[in-house]
Amino acid sequence: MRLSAKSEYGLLALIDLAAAVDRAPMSTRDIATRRDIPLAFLEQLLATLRREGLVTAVRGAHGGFVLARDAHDISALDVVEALEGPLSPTVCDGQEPCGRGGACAAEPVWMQVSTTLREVLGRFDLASLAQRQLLFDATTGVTTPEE
Amino acid sequence: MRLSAKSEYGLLALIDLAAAVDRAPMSTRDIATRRDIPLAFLEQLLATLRREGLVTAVRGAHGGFVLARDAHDISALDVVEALEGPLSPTVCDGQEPCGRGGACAAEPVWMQVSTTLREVLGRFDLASLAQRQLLFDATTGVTTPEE
DNA sequence: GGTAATCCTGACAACATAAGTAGGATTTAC
DNA sequence: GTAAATCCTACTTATGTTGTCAGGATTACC
Repeated sequence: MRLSAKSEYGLLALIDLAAAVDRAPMSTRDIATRRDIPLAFLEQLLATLRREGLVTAVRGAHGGFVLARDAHDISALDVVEALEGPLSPTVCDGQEPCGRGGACAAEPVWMQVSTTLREVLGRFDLASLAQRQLLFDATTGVTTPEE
Repeated sequence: MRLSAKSEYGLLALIDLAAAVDRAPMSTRDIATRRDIPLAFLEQLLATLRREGLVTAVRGAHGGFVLARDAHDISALDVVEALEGPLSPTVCDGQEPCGRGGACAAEPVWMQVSTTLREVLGRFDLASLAQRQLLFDATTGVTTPEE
């Protein structure tokens, strides 16, 4: 039961964007070097996040990415689902017919997992995560995103 | 974010074992045909569940598998972890050092997911799931496991 | 003892996904 | 025009998933 590195990288990247209080576009290279993420890979992730409507791209020199919505209105669930697709733990979790004619005793287990997962991820928003990140960066001497 | 079919099949199989009130060993073939699971694949799953101490095997003719413990004492979490290994949603969920020196703003997200997942799966025990299965089988005319 | 049922083990294969890499095309600030 | 940046597509290497297959070991029953 794993999420892929895409979610991990993507969430870190969006946290950085949320921490950029000056609202200037932040380049992929910036984020990649600061958070130690392979540049070309991160480019792909941000491209899909753009297609999913979570960030907007600013092309050309001094371009980069900006959050498409307020940081309070983007949850970790939004990020994960944008990158991983709909998160169903198994085939049989109530999202689609199970193939067992509804007489599947295991179904409530997977359904509960599914909804709880969504609920937990939905509790975290980028604004509060960014605040936490700024604190960390200040104490560890990392060049903070808003500079 | 998916569990593999192993968990789905394995849980269904153990529910059947838990529903066998007469405590006679149930063959892999029985379960495979009743729940529509590929036989050879299910054999492998039950073999690992045996190695993990969840079931005991009875070899030879009229052999099969029996739950190793009382059905109340085996949770869906036990089954899933036995088949999938420890379930950490990402590298960075507090199980092992994150590589970011503890200054990872995303960590609480993955930690919360991890613990909640375990908590939810731990709530379901085989005894109650088996009871539900018996009800379903009775109404849909499936030959119930205890016959 | 023979036979059939059953578990046990290991190898193999087809397919999908993960985690990148590489290279070029396009846009824009200067 | 040039450099900095996004954008897009394809390729690659490794691993995991979902099985299948062949045979061997063990046991109940006649």
